[in-house]
Amino acid sequence: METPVVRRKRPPPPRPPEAPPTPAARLRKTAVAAAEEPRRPRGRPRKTAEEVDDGNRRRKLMDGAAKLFLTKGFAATTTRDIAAAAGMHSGSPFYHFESKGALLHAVMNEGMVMALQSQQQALAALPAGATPHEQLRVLIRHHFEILLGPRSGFIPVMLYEWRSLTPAQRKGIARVKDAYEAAWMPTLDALSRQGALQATPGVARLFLFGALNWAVQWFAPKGGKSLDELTGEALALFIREA
Amino acid sequence: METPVVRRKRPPPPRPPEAPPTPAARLRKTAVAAAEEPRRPRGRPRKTAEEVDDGNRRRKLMDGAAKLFLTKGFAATTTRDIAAAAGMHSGSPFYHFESKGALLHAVMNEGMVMALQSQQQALAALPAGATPHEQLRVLIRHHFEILLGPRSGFIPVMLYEWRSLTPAQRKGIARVKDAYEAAWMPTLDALSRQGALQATPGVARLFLFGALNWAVQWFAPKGGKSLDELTGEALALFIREA
DNA sequence: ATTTTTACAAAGCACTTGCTTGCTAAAAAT
DNA sequence: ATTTTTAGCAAGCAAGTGCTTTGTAAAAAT
Repeated sequence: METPVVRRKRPPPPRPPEAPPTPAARLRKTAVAAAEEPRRPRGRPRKTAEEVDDGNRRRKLMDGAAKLFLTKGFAATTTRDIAAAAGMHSGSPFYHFESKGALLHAVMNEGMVMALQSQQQALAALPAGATPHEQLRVLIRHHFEILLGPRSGFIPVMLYEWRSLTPAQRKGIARVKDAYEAAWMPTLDALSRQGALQATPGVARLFLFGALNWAVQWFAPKGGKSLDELTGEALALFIREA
Repeated sequence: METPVVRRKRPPPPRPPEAPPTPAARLRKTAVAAAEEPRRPRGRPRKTAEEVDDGNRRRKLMDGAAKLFLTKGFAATTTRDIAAAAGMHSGSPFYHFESKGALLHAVMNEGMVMALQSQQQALAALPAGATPHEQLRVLIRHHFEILLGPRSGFIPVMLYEWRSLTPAQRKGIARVKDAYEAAWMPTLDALSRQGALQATPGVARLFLFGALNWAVQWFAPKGGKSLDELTGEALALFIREA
């Protein structure tokens, strides 16, 4: 009788303690004695960390993860969910990211760096003699674009998953976040001096960010207001006309 | 040779399908054919669902859970954490609550009901001829008390764990939440009519709640401002003097 | 005194979780 | 042609998860 060879009992794999052959394992040894390679290897040279799989599957993982983190939360999102969203199998994301937490950090960091860049571009595009009122309009409008626009998703994750970061990760992202928020202060200071903003600028910024950020909870792009209208209402509410 | 009897193979427990003897199981059968008991029992009569362990360990579980949900998030909080916070063992919370999700719902519901009650008391304590401006001051001050005061913890959980509720749970709490928010509308409408609020009242309420709620992220009671000062700054920022 | 309920403790079960391991096939350098 | 890296699959492991089950001592009714 020819047994169909179901082979339920897997042979115990005699794990020999070799050097880690997986490229994923390389991620884990970052900056640990990474300066010793005198001989020139023959084959395909390794890419730098920045160009590894650039704009390819790694990005797809981050996009899917951001969406999942936003809707279900970081802790409630499984790495299997993330893999499935990118069309991969359960273990494959760990080739691109060292851990689930590293993926969260990458999402937040990428989002903040992009947001800071586009914010500074928006400010630079302002005419030379722009009033503080006009500066604030640009800042708010840009912030809504980041929060609610079609290219969004990364910043809202940051707002609501700060606690899921390790202290070290927090510190790194806080630097970018502080730069983003600091860019508002000259404008708010100027508005305060001319009496258009009736609160301590520091506290006003906190209230302002709270009000704007909360929009991710209620704003419905379909049928509702446009981002321009929303910007106008926020300005009218917070700022007194000159 | 006397074998040390490690007994790895556990004997399959022949689960006889009896009636559930645990009182916890009773929680699961709520309103399922609960109207048939013609004979009068002898022993201690069961308490109603409302007075079960009132103000005792059940409350301690809710307090500890609220704190944990707030600091770690719902999904990242284990039922063992909750039990330990109440000084119990791992399975004991399930005597008081049907599930972890039911505990979250209880925390939110309790918090919202209490907040709504105290809000209405605060409004009722206003003098008869109070101006809309004075009404808003009371509403904001009370809201800060709920958010940041010593008796807080329940409402912030609600703000950031809405997605962890089932749709049915959401609907129940939304009713109380809507009542809480609706109480602001007459005041905001009046302020809008007299020109002190420069935005559609509905949108103004959303911005306002966002600004106030965000304070749980940054307000530090130690050394910082008092809740009265905070209320004053919020009023100054949003409301134009008559 | 008896019965019944309360409020847990102790132990564990079935399942899920993040992550690892071993492998393969194509791509890209030499 | 050979070598090495890239990108991923297939399978699984150890730890942790929500929750269940059984037992039990005290309290409260009869």
